[in-house]
Amino acid sequence: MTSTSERLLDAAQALAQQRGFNAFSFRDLANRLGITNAGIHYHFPKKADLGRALIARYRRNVAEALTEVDRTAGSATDRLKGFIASYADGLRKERLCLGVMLASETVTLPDEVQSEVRSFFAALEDWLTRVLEDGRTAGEFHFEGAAEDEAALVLSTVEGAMLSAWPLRSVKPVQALARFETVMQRFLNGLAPS
Amino acid sequence: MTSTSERLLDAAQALAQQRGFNAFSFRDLANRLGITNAGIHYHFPKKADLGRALIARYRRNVAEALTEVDRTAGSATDRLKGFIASYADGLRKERLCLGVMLASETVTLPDEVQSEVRSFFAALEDWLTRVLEDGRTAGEFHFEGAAEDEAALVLSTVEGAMLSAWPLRSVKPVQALARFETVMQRFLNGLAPS
DNA sequence: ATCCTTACTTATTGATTGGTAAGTTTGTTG
DNA sequence: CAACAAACTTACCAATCAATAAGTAAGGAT
Repeated sequence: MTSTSERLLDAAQALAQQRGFNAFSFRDLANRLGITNAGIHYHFPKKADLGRALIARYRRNVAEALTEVDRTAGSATDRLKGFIASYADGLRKERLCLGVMLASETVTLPDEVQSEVRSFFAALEDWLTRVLEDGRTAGEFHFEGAAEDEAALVLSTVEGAMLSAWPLRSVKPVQALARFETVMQRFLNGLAPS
Repeated sequence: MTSTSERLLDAAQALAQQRGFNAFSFRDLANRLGITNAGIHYHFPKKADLGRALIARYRRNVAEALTEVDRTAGSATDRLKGFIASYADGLRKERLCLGVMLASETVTLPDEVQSEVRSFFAALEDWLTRVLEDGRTAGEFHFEGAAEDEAALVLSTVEGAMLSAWPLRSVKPVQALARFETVMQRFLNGLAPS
């Protein structure tokens, strides 16, 4: 049903989120699809092309998911919790956020991929800024200063919480998830005291 | 003066913090020292040995630096700021925290290195827990619940702040540092309102 | 029937990887 | 002076990497 390109991107995303973009080969990818590594080059001539397509699609998918959160969530608090829940989901699937992974690999990535990564984070921050502003005017959130700055803090915290749970995941998956959720709950308490 | 082993670890650490542990080769390392790649194997038979020595020494150095912070800082707030400042220093030197880098590479790392990474983070959290407890009893910090949980939040935030500034660093170094400091300042405001 | 495009495979390339074996230089010790 | 270990070098190795060239099977269009 789904095209080979799409299935390649699915497999590449899984590998990139688990091992990193530089840590999987065309062979790894080809084996998962049951084709030869040369076949990949037909769809993505260079690995940089694959990387660019990968993060571009990821950005679109995340944007879609956040729009869906906007549609279904009743409050700014729910929207923010929906955002955080998607990270927890990744952890459950043994997948690091692709943005986090590529951010750490930044130095070794092709320029075109690097700039896509930056755009991805910028998009997340824009969305978070809107949520935080909405939440503040609604009296749900309490913070001082620009919502942009608070959005940067939210993003930093959720990324950091995921990353610091990541090494724990391989040995104690349940504990890693619990840790992530404890940290985020604590953060939310500061933003929206009950 | 300094032994070759030590200089190897210095160079390896710089490479690992900039590019990642899997993204530098024995050749890269050898070239920086002006020796051949085979010469490295004399000091560190396998790359895993190098990795283990690398993070073990890093952990010792960080522990020493934190003891020095304890010695010189006047208050818990100063100690915490000293901790955060060391991350900002890394950013200035174009170096990601080694723990953060290795955390993201966890899946592809030898087991022995993985467990060292976990111990490193555990040590940081222990130190942070003490600082937070001291600060709370001194009336400097305000938070509810266990200090361990708050320490996990602090660590997550500072790691995440560094990581999210990292992709920005290659294109706008000054802005990356400013972003990091804004995020951490905002975090400190929540912990120790003035 | 022929041509062309799509979607691959087979086979191979040159570069790079971590790692090894064997030799060489240098300084120390008996 | 002889023996020896420390600290390398030279010269490899097999494996793996992304990438390329050339061929091929299948299907649609003319």
